[in-house]
Amino acid sequence: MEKRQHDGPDLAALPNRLPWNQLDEPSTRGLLNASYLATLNRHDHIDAELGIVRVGVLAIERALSDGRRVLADLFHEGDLIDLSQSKRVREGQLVALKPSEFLVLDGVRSEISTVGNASIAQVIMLQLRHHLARSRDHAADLVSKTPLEKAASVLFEFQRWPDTNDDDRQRNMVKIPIQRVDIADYIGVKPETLSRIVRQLEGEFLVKVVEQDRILLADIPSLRRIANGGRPRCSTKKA
Amino acid sequence: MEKRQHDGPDLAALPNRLPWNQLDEPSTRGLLNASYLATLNRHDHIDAELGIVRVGVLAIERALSDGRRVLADLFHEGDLIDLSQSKRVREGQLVALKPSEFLVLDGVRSEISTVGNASIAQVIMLQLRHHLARSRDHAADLVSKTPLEKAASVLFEFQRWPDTNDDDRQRNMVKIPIQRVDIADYIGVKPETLSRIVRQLEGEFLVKVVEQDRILLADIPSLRRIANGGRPRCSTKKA
DNA sequence: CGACTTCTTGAGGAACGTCAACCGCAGTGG
DNA sequence: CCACTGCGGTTGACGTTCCTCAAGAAGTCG
Repeated sequence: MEKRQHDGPDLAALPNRLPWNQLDEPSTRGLLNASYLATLNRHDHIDAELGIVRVGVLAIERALSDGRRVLADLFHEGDLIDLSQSKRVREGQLVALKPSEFLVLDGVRSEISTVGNASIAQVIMLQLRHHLARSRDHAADLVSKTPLEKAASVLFEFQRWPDTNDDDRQRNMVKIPIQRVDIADYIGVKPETLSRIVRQLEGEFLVKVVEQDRILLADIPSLRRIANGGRPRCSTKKA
Repeated sequence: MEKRQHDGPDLAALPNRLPWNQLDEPSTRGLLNASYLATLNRHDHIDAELGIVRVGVLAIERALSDGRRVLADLFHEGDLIDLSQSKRVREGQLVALKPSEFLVLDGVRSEISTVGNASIAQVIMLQLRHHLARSRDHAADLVSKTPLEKAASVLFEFQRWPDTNDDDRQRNMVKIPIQRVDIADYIGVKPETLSRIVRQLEGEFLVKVVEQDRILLADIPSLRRIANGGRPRCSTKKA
């Protein structure tokens, strides 16, 4: 892992997307002054409490004592990551799932609490609420859905990621930003099961795997229905 | 559901606990002025974006299309509930799990965004971060743990709730604040399975069910080990 | 006492995790 | 050029687990 200290204002250092490109210049400089950029490869861990994903994908990774691996949350380009209230031991570590750049903001924690910079505080508050909603959504996905339903759900989640470009999005093509094994650890199934699920979806002509990391949603209404709980376990009772 | 409008400052209306009793009087009055108190019974829904639990237990409830019920998050006395960024949770509702009082703050949303009241914004930000960490924790619990591990984990979660009084906490007694069926919907198992799990834990002398809603943690180290992933599925390979 | 709710117990089967082997591909080195 | 290796992903066989369904206990209220 390579650290690069910012010694001056470098406006290009914030992701060029909402909400970061809406900040006024003083706020931007305030953020960047006490920050540094970390360049990460897959499986690199980074010890930070606060930061912004510039490129790539990060995740909160937890290892259970028997070796099972869990991805509690995923972060894409532009996401603010805030682990400040997370007891380190229980929460796990921040890990890169692919080559990434992470802007560490640990130094500006104080700057945010002070009322001086209201626009920054507002942006951060918005991100917090957004991620809270997403995390609850994810929890709801995990609670009682079948692997098939979880898989359909995560497809729609990836569709909303910035990795899917607009052209593809219009064609209902979804860019899969992470590896199968990571998806599996994120939705709580084994890679083998996930593989079988994808084949099943293909067999029912609901999706089409164009490339390894690009999937066409062929029948969105049916997929939506499945993602929303339309494929419970089979009852033993004959219908 | 009964609504009561506050027509004047009523300092007793905020929960008498951290962080609410730390607010200065102007902030408190600012919160209360545009708020109203909702009195709820079990299964009562309430349509609100922002509020504080005064007494009781609320939850974010989502119903899957086939009738499965999911509790995505639990809230106890003193918790701030913020659903402002929840789009998909639109299908999820706030529901009371027992007779409760909920202080609805929808009216003060604007007051918080404005920088005028920094202390309120700070308190809310802290609550957001706290709940975000909890929600990720819960997600990690749900991803790949066995029902036994989930049950052990949720016991420790309830131990941290204010419902467990200090006397009991010292004796490793945990107050179970909600019904079995709600716990089951929260950790994603069937009530039948949960019942069997509890009996199993009792059989191994790890817990003792003193009353229906009070459980003694008899062997905390072992329970901690289980909650942290010490009871994976059995391998088919002979040890 | 019945009517209701909540929780428990029991039996049976589908599902998903476990393990093992295989495939395709990329990089490496002889 | 081909063997070798490593990695990510897939396929297949098998067995435990936990869901499903149904019925019984236990507690509460009229």
